[in-house]
Amino acid sequence: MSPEQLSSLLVSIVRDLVAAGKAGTLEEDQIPEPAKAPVMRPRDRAHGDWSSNLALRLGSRTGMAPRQFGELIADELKTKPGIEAVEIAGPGFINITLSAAASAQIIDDILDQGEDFGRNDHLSGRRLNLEFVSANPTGPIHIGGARWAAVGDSMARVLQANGAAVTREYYFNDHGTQIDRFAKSLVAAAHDEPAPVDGYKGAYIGEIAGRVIDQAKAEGIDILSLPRVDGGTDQDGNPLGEGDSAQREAFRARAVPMMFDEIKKSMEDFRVHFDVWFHEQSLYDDGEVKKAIDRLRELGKVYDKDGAIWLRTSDYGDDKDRVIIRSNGQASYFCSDVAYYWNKRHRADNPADEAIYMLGADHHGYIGRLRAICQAFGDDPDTNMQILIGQLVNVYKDGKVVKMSKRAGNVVTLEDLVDAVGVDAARYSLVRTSYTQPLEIDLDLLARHSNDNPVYYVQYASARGANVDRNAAAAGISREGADFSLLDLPDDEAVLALLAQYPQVVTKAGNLREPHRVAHYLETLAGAYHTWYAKERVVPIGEREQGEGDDSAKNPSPACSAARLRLNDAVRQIVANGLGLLGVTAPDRM
RNA sequence: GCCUCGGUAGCUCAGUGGAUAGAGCACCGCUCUCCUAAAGCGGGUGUCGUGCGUUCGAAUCGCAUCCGGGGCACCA
Repeated sequence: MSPEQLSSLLVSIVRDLVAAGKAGTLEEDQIPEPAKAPVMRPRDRAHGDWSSNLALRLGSRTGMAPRQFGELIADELKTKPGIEAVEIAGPGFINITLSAAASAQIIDDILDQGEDFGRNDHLSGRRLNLEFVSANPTGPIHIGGARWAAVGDSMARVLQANGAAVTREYYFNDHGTQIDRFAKSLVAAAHDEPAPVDGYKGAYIGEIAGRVIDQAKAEGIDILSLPRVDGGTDQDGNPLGEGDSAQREAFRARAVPMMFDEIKKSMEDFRVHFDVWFHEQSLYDDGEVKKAIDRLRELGKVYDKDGAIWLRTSDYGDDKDRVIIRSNGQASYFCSDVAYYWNKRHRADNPADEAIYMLGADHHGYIGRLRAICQAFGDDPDTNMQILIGQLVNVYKDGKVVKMSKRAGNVVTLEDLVDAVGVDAARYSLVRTSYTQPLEIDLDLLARHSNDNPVYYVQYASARGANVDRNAAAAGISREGADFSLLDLPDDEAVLALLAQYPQVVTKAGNLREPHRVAHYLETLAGAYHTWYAKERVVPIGEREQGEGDDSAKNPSPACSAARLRLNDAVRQIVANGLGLLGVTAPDRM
């Protein structure tokens, strides 16, 4: 019996008590839904297998003492199958002990549902647009971006496990001055000139410039001989505006797609799949900006002042109104945000019910503005938008913080991290802590290929489980005739209780948007499994120790071996399901 | 100044109303003729930053306060 089933049972008992007039002044509409009356695993095993605070919460509503009301519930609960004991403890906890067979029922549930076990449908029908990473295409993905890649992808997996339809989206800022600076920096590097003020200085700039030159040369174009003076035409003969030069445009036109490809490859190699690679420039090319501004004008949310167009964000708690179109006629960055939000909500193929933004702490000042955009369009910022702010990654080397800046060129890249520890360990270490917490990464530790990373502890549970399976097969252990009532040792119960909690973990991780909860759960489960493995055997130890007598832990009967083998199967399934939500593999061997 | 996220064991961190606050690392021991020792077992640590409040019950919720990170452009 699972904690969810116990919750339902308790709530139905309370309903019956109310219907029978035995619950004092408690009204039917005061009874919580089963999902809102969770059954907890007590820390202290003396308090039973599961515990409910229902009587404590409802006691005062009945007009009787919580303990007295609890006794009424307990008397009913005791009559149900699979319930071995019920006690009222402390101020009114209902402590429940299940029979071993009822606890072990979870094994069949897990094995029947396989990789679907733990999935639920409480977000079904909900279309979520999850935007993450969205690093500028002006260089490689650095370690901060790597964190959002790992967390965002796991977030998507967790939300899908809760039934949501998730679109994973990457936003390329390919329209504006960052790209201009990038192109200028490439030209400067190509001519061995110092990087421009506000330009990018990393060694990778020279490397990219070299690739651009080579690519052009392969097409018979000597890119360095193109005019560097402003104006003129680009390599396709289109006229250039003031402030642009043919050579810079040529570098931009070749380097930016290179960066797109590089970023896409980094993400795919990191097992992070994006459904949509969205280009900021397309908002302008496809008229989305105009549509959004027209709509806001209809709604009376924009106005003209000082030659610029402003959005009335101060109507919604922003400190002041924000410029959308500058007085020089150019769109502000904020303008793109406005049009992009509108696009996400109203695109023809897959409009989102909710736009989720994963932003770094350095962007948190946008929260007010983004919510204002949402409200200006008449949407509800609490249901149509969610902004998740993650703290930054601090990289340590030689005991000191490495200050990272793409422009200064001292970045630690996603590739560096993956090269050092591999995709599994990299993803796991980035996703196992809450993203609301700054993350400290010690490069010296990673360089040592250390096994300290808990990912190996969890993965080893998977490999160990597979090995038990192989050995059982070799020993001819059958899964038939399993007697789950023989799973009655303390370590059996500990593992079974954890298995039963997996659905709660998935639900909570989804509701709170906190995938790291899955990692911590897995570490706990792996710990219980390793202990179980050390104490109990699936394959009997053999004749040698027969003399020691009736040691069922080391020398199980066939019915017990079969039951333990199925428990082992169930653990492997849950470890695989959980690691799957984190995008980490569950190996058969290590 | 305003906004925002943090403050839990020596270190890195879990724990968003439950019972005696947990894990890993680090440190000291022990356990492979016994399904893989990437493991298990034992050994000890806390003013949950501080104060007040809410209630049967607070690390968790509210208020105040101290400390730290980050942010406050017609830049992106």
